[in-house]
Amino acid sequence: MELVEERPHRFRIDRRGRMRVPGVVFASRALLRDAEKSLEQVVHVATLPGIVAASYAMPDIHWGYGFPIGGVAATDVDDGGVVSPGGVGFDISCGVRLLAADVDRQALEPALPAVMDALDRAIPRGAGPGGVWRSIGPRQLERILRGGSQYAVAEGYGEERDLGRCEDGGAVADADVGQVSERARERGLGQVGSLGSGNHFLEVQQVDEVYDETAAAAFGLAAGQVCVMIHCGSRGLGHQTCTDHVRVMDRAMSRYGITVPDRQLACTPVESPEGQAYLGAMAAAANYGRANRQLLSDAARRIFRRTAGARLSLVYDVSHNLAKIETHPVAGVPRLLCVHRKGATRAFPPGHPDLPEDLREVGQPVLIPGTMGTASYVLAGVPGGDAFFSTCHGAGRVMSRHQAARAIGGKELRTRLEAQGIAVRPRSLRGLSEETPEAYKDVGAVVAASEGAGLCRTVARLVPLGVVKG
DNA sequence: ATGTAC
Repeated sequence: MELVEERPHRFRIDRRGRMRVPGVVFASRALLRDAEKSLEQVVHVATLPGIVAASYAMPDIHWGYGFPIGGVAATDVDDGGVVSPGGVGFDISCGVRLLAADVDRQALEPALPAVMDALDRAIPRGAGPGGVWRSIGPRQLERILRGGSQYAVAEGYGEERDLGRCEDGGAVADADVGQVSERARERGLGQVGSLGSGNHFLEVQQVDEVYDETAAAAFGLAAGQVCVMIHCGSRGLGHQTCTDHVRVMDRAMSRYGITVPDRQLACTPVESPEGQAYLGAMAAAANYGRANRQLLSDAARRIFRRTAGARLSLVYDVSHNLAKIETHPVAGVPRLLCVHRKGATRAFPPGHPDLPEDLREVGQPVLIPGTMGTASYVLAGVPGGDAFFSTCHGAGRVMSRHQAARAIGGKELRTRLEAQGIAVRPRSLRGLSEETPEAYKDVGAVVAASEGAGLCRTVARLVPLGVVKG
């Protein structure tokens, strides 16, 4: 793949063949080692009907279903632009939430083992069923699909203030629950308020370093402060929703005269019945993911209050797998776009009207979950707005699960992490070894490249004190 | 990511 370096951390893939727009890759050469397959996916995405500006890739790009993970693609709704479930990913509205405690590490230290033990008991996780709300009925599920975090807060699982600190105020509008299949609902019923597995986690962290005092203060963060980070998604319900709508679009595509270089890019026009059905179902699944994070936050809050006498306030909740209808200038003219962000985080700049007033001056908090046992980051949106105000979402895998499990045993890894002063509460030792830090890219390099590319600025680095894993 | 396969 020929990459033209336009400036540091920005490479261009020139148009050729059926590409409608160029590819733009924000990265360093080092981060792009072994990225050939995912760069080919960037080229595939550039052929989609209605795509505008460029097919973008973030520094944490890696191979995904059809679209690369770490990809951003916007299509023009009024010009036959398409929506594609593969551009969102299977884990619809997977994302991150950060809560800040009113204690620092030293104050928490004596209570930390008890906090970790309580979290170990209270946080449902791992593959399969289990959740904070494990025995709900179909009507309550529909309320979750419509209301997301708003519904969880209304039921007493949170504070009114939380909703202002959630992307979309805690719920994506226009959820169409009728487009969520019976099978997806069945899978979702028993998993409301659960972490899942893989790289999902709940961590107790401390602010290790602050790079931007003004932004950190606005976000309610200071050096030494204890935080809780939650990384999870929409579980089996989101997965099933993606599966269902990929199948529908795969069959419908030819009726719209659409051909794609890879079947996994199945798509139909945003304004087609299939496109609208997917967006309605996607919004519902996204709300399931939002409620999920709200319920887990509430469980963590209760434990911190009871066990450590500490209060947790929400810094922000942001998704990194979602398509949204947004207005952005294209060649200087405002256009209605369907912005797919898959493994990419929205990062509104300072002054953006959709930000809560107390964050408007500094920009949107962007939460980057690190690999277990390494650092996580808090970033902020910046003026400029490249890639439709998007930035990275985390570290990409470099080792398969199998390779990782072969590289280190779960017991050995647990001992190593505990020796580093990180309390570990895994559900399974096999799952733990699959998530060993060596299996991932260096999240610090990803964040540095994102800042170098002008997509965001680094506000703070967080390091884990305790890890709850699936 | 995912009842790690329909």
